[in-house]
Parts: sequence; C-alpha cells; structure tokens
Amino acid sequence: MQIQVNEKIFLKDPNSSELGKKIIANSIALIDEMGLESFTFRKLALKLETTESSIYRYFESKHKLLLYLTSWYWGWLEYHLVFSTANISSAEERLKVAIKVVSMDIPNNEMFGHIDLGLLNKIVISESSKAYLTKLVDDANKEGFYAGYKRLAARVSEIIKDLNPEFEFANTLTSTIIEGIHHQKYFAEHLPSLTDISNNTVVLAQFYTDMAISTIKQNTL
Amino acid sequence: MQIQVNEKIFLKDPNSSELGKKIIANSIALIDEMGLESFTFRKLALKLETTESSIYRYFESKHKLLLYLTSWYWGWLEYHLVFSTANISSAEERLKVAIKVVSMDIPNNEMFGHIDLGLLNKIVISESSKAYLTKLVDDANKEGFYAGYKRLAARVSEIIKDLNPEFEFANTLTSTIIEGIHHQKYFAEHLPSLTDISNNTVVLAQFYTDMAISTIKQNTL
DNA sequence: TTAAATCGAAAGTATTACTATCGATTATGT
DNA sequence: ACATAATCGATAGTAATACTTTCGATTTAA
Repeated sequence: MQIQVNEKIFLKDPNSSELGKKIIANSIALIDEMGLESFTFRKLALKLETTESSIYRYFESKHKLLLYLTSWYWGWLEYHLVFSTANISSAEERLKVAIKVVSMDIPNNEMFGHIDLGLLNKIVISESSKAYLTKLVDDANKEGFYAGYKRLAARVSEIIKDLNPEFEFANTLTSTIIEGIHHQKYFAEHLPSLTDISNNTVVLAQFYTDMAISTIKQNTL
Repeated sequence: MQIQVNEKIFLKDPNSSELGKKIIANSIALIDEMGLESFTFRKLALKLETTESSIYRYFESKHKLLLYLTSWYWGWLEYHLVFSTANISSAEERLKVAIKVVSMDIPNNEMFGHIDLGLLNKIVISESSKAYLTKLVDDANKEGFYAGYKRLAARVSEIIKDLNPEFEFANTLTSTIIEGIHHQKYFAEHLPSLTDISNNTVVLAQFYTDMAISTIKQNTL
C-alpha cells in the first residue's frame, strides 16, 4: 500500500531511496518544529548530515516539498475515507463518518512507514493553505498539484449529493467543512476567542455534521 | 472618520505623513500585483522613489505591514457592519446584512482616503491568513495584533446569540462563515471545482445565510 | 565489469531582510 | 527670525536565503 503523489511535484521520487525517505520524515519534523517560514533546505541538510544540493535533487523548492507533503496527506486521508465509508449504505451515516475522518485527531508518533501522521496532520492544519495561497496557484493547478485535495473533496461532495440530489452547493459545503475543521483546530490552540470548541474532536465533528445536515436538508423541506 | 490600528503594529504612524500614506497605498497595489511572497520593501522603495531605510522607519517588517493592512481592513469592515446593521431590530435581518457586508464585492478604485478598498479586499482574501498562520501567532496575539478581526467576529457572534441565545457555537459559526466566504471567492477564481458559486455575491451571501440560519435554529426545534 | 546512477563536497550568485550612520532639508515652537 | 527637533535620502554593510554548478568518489544494475 503506497500513497501516490503527482510525479511532477518532485524531481526524484523520495520513496525511491533512503535519503529521499529521510528528507520526507525529517522535513515533517523540522517544519512542525520551526514553521514553514523558518524551515530551509540548509537546516534540513544539516539535520540529515547531507548537503543542500542533495536535497535539491529531490525537490526544486521548499514550496514543492510542501506540495508533496500536503498532497501525500490528502491522498492518505482519501484512502482512509474510502476505507471508512465502504459498506455503509446510508448516505447520512457516510457523511457523519466522512466528517469524523476529516476532524479526527491523529496522535504524534502514529507512523505510516517513515511518515509521522500526527505531525503531518499538524502541518496540514497550519501550513497547507500556503500551498495554494500563492501567485503561482493557476500554474500549479494546471499541473495538477492540487489533485489530491480535489479528489478528497469530490468524495465528500458525492456523499452530500447522495443525501440530497437537489442540493446545489455540495462543493461549497464540502470545502467550507474541511477548511472550517482545520481552522477551528488552529483557533482552539492559538486564537480561542474565534471558536467554541476546544480540543474536542467529538464536538467538532458533531457541529459540522449538524451544520451540514441541516444545510443539505433545508432545500428538501 | 479614521480607522484605528493597534499602535504597536507600526514604528511610526503611516497616517502621520505623506510618505506613510504613499507606503500604504502603494504596498496595497504592489502586493496585489505580485503577491506577498515576491513583494519586498526594496521594490516598494523603488516604486516610491525612496529608500528601504525610509520604509523601515514605519514598519519593522513585511509581516507587520501585512498586519497593518489586514487590521485596517477589519476595522473598516466592522465600521461598515455597525453602520449597516444599526436600527435593524430583527436579529435575523441583522445577520443577513452582516453576511452581505462580509461577502460583498468591492470594486477596484473604490477609495477610502488614499486606500483602494477593492484591492485591499483582494489582498485580504488571498493573504490575510498568512498574518496568523505563523509560528509567532501567540506573541502577536498577546500584543493584540488580531484585535480588529476579533472585534468584527465578536459583532457577528453577538447577532447570532441574539437570534438564538441557546446556541452554543456562535464563535465557531462566525469564523466558519467569514473564512468560508473568503475561501469561496478565492476558489471561484483559482480552484473552481471546490466551489459551486462563481462570482455571484448574492448567491454566496444567500448560501451562508441559509447555512447559518438553519444551523442556528436547529437547536430551537 | 562497465556504464549509469547517486551522493557529498565545495564554491559561487543574486536577492532578501534587515541595521547603522550621516548629512541635508523641512517643520515647529518661541 | 532662530534654534531645535523631526524627517528623509543616501550609502554601506551583514547574515541568511534560495538556489545552481561542477567534480569526483562510491554504489548499484545490466
């Protein structure tokens, strides 16, 4: 079982070598530790006892590395979502599970191969929007760099459309929920006056589930 | 009528001199044009036919300048919100107006003194989250750098609580709406598969109004 | 066993994000 | 009208960033 990432994101597949895997594993730890702004390939090279040029053989920039990490995360989450919702016939139940999957906390040190899912989840919460909030979005989008996120969102939207085929805003509702969940987690930790939900995954999922269902169903009434 | 910004954000009030005002006006234009990442004080100085050191007398960093611009925007929007909702007795109507205010499009060249509100609105949509998605959030928050955003959010939350005093998630719903509206606008322009609303402020406001009201009222049923 | 791939070492470049100093001009208060 | 303070521009300098290039040694694969 391997998560696929758009091949144009990297120069050389980090999964194809030990150094590549070390780059991924340690970049996650370093970005989490110091934030994307302070993170540099130089610091990563120092940590790995290798050189900048070796890292540049895998990723042409820090931004591409971020795209890799976030794409990988969305790929993993999609896999997790598909797995969790398989064999559930009720669309409402599938939506509940989907929201639970997106909002779940992942403990640190929960490993998937060499990747620390807990840390990666933290990075996605605080850094992933920087992957698309850039002047180069449109080019990156053309290259398919956001396909992972879009696939996940499309899965959730499908469930919503199953629930109410008349509902016209499945994509809008989906992105509102996914981004909303991440924002609430970030706010809970750093800007608590902007949220009412402090580190309680169950309540968080419940809120967005209730919000989703009442929004979806209102058109049915 | 002047919008107030936390004085610790700047070294010298840009409103106190011609150069200061030129810095604000032109930084908005430049950031819009090239994005925050490519924007530098050097480029701004060149445009203004002044020097980097002169700009540094007003703002100690690009990040502080971004904080200034976004704070100013939230201040202006709060003023606009208060003005628009005054004398409306129905809480539901006030919420509708509030969402309309947050989601309205502002035409380019709509000026408020030397500030182009249309461009500033664009910057807020694509760059404002970078003001808090940083390792220094907690320090910045302690200094009160996000007070403008919080005040606006608190206003909206108040309306929601007026509508249903039993509703426990006013802050969460508010931030979900504000961030959601900005995301939808950004997605409409750059990642259209993530939204269903393409450049239609009326539909956008309608969606979030419906979502808000059905979410708020479900607890009442 | 030979060619290809991989990595480390070293050096170099343009740009960024500042800081510091100094002198000329302009505005302010008396 | 005159001293003083504030403001700005000019210049220079620094450490770090975000790369790129070249070269040689070693490891791997055909």
